[in-house]
Amino acid sequence: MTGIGITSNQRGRNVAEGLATAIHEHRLSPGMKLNEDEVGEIFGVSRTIVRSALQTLSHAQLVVIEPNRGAFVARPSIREAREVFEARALLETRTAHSAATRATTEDIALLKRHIDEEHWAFDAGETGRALRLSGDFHIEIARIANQATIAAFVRQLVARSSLIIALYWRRRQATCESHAHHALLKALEAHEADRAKELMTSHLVDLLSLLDLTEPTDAPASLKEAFRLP
Amino acid sequence: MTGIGITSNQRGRNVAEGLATAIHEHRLSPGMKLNEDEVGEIFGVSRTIVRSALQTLSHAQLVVIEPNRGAFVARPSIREAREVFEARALLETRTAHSAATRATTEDIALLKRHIDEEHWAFDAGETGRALRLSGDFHIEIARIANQATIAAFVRQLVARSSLIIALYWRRRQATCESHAHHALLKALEAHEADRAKELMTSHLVDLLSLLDLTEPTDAPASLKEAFRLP
DNA sequence: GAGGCGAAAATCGTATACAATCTGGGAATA
DNA sequence: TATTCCCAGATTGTATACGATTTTCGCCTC
Repeated sequence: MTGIGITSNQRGRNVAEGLATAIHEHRLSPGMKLNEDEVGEIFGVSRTIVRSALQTLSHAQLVVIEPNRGAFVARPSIREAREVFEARALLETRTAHSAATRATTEDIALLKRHIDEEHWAFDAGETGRALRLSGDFHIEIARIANQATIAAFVRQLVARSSLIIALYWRRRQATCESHAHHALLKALEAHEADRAKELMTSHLVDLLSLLDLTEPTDAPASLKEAFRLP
Repeated sequence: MTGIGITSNQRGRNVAEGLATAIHEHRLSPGMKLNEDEVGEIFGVSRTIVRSALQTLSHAQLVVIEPNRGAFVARPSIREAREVFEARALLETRTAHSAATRATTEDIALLKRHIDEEHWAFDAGETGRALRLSGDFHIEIARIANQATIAAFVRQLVARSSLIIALYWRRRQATCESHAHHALLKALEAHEADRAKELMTSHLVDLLSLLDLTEPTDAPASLKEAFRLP
């Protein structure tokens, strides 16, 4: 469920989702060049489709397209990083509040499974997948809140957060994530809307505070190895 | 300043802006078919560019692309209408608050000119242009708030509001707009952040309450006459 | 060895050709 | 007359060709 905006173009959408998932799982790093021919070869489509996918990703701000130079995985600035988390705090306090009042037992069960899966992935050392799942947890809450418009924004912000984390996350303590998520789940389950709201705020503030917002240094790896091709 | 997301594609961007402005000014109505060849002929570009522009607009949710059927100006549902205004209330209370604390005298002067222009357009019977300008007022406030991320969302929501108004606005009393804007301006000028916040909220609630949220009936007109071609 | 120059290679931007799909209307049938 | 079927025309989906621009890299000069 690596949600990207609506593309009629089914094949383009597939390529966009493939690239987006790779970004979420940190197999593609910020700044990496996305060569049109190369991407086309990997997904078995022509450049027409690739361009459509890259345009989609650029609208989601996961990719930056430089005229006549090509597409690159975005490298959010420090400023952008703060803004994204501020916007998330604004939107997700709302989704958390609303989700707490609306969550059904099925919703809660789903979220529980989600957290478990996140835990397994983390314990199995699949940090990329764990990271993506932890983002999906937030997206799931937005979905439960039943506000498609806000949910779409949250999806985009979560996706961008993944890039921000790739760039600025230096300490290694990913466990705190799932503790916060667990607390949030409890509040949702008990329909304690105000508590959910506050837990969400502090969770996001926490995340931001754990970032090392100084100039990043980065050496983009190769595109092909992100998709395990020779 | 009919802002649309970043397309590297300069020509595609121009077409997207042209179409978006036409939508904002209600020259293109919800549901209207946007034939690729026809749009291409109007703007003097090939279908490649048109498709890129349509994709851009579909990401902004101004256009809906139905696979193998083509692109249509979006027809937001009643549900969507409420959601858009709710999201606007959430985001724009923030931008209003922030803008009130940050607005410089130049910002205020700019906003004043904006309101004046809106008035002139309205008095001159150019309701389309007046409508677009009144949306731009909100976008300008978001810009002053100096939060690019939130501002981008507001831009998108304002654009969608224009479609919602086209579909659901039936009573004719567009003057209230500029009164509310004037009051808002005063609060911004006096740096009364909380007051600006509340004025913005009530302004948006007002707007929503003036809509006739019942099933719309609409007969899309022709594409060419929107651009005054024979 | 550093720096500048220029041609070749790589890559992107756009138009266009052709295939796939949809649409509308008329003929055949009940 | 109403309904179904089918085909021609229109329209979108995708690949590819070609021009424009950028990048690379060998070569020359200092």
